[in-house]
Amino acid sequence: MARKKKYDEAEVVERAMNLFWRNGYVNTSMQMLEKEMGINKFSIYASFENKHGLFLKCLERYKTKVRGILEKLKNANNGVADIKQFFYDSVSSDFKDDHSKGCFITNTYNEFSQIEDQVIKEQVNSFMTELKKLIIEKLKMHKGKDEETIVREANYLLLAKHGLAAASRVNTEKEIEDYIELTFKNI
Amino acid sequence: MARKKKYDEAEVVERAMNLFWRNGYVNTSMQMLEKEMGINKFSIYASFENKHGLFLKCLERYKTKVRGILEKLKNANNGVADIKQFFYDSVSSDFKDDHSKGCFITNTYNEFSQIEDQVIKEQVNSFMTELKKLIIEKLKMHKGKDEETIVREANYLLLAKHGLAAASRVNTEKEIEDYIELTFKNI
DNA sequence: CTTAAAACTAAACGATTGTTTAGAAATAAC
DNA sequence: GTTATTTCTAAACAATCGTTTAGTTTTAAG
Repeated sequence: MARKKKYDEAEVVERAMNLFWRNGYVNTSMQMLEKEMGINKFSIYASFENKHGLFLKCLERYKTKVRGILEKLKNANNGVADIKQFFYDSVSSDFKDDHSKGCFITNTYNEFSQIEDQVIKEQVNSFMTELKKLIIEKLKMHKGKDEETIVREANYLLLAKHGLAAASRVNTEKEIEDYIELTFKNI
Repeated sequence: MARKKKYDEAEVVERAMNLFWRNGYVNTSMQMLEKEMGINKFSIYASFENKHGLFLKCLERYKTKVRGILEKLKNANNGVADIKQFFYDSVSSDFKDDHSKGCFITNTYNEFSQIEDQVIKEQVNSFMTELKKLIIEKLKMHKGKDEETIVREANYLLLAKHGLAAASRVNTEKEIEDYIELTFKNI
C-alpha cells in the first residue's frame, strides 16, 4: 500500500555511529549527519525520532560491535591473563578501521559526565557494570586474594581501562601496549 | 578622561573559569557566562575579545592555580615518591573547592582532542610536556633504571594521571587514592 | 485505474548560538 | 561647566542549531 524505503537502516546507523564516534554528540550536527548518512533530515526523523534517538541507536550498534570481545572474556578461564587479553583486544578493535577515535563508550561517558541524561547514562553504565562484574569474577579465580584486594584491583583496572581508551585517541598503539604491560605488572 | 570599570577582571575570570571547568567549552554559552560573571556581554567582549579569548584566559588562570603543585614537584629530591606526592596533591587540589569537576586541563584536552584549535592545544600541551619532563627527571634519580625503562614508565604515569583526572569527576576521593597506590606499586 | 498510505524533497520553523551596534551614563582633564 | 573618552545597557545581528511542515512522488491494494 505504500512506498518502500530506499536506504537500509542498519547501514545508515553504521555511518552515523562513525560520525558520532569521531566528533561526539554536540559537535555532530544534523546537517553533517544528513550528508554522511546520505539521506534527508525527514528520513532520519522518521526512522529514529530525533537526534537523541539516533545517538542511542549508534551506541547500541557499538555495543553489539564490541560484544564479541566481552563474550570472549566471559568464557575465558585464566583469571588476570584474560583481563589483560581483553585490554589488548579492545585496543586493537578501536585501532582497526580508523585511528584515534578512541572508545565510543568512553568518549560518550566523558562528554556526558556533567550532563543530566539518564537514558544515555544507563546505556553507558550497563556496559561498565558488566565489565566490572566480569573483572571481579576473573580476579576471584586467584585463590590467594581477599575480597578487599579484589575490589581495589577491579577499581584500578576499570580506571586504567578508562585512561587507556582516552589515550588511544592521541597515543600510538605501541605506547598503549607499553601502558597495558605496566598496568598488569601491579596486579 | 573616562569612566572606570566597575568589575575586577581577575575576579570575573575566576568565575568564568569555574563555569568552563564544570561544563566545558561548547556547553558554556555567553548567556551563562554573562549571568555567572555578573557583567554584560559587551564588557566580556571589551575585556577578552571573544569567547575563545576568555577561555584562554581561564586556562591560564587554572595553570597559575596549579603552578604551586608543579613547583613543589620540581624542587623535590626523592624521585618516584615525589611523583606520587604530586598525584596526591593534584587530586586534593581538584577535590578542594568543589567536587567532580576533574582537572580543567584534562577536560579541555579531552574536549578538544578531535578539534583543530592550535592555540588551545598549545596551552594544554605545554603543561603536559613540562609534566613529562619533570617525571622523567625524577625517575632518573633512581640509578638502576635504563633509558628505555624510564621512557616507558613516564609514559605509563602520564596516562595514569590522565585516567585519574577523568575518574575524579565521578569516583570518590577514596577510590582515587586506592588507584594511586596501585599505580605506584611497581614503579 | 483509482485510491490511500508511506517516503521522499525542500523549504521554513522557532530557539539559541556567538557577536555587533546604537545610544545613554559616567568620569577625568581642561 | 564643557568636552572627550570609555563603560555601560539593551536591542539587534546573522548564522546555525534541532525540528516540523507542506507538497510531491512512489508504491501496492482494492
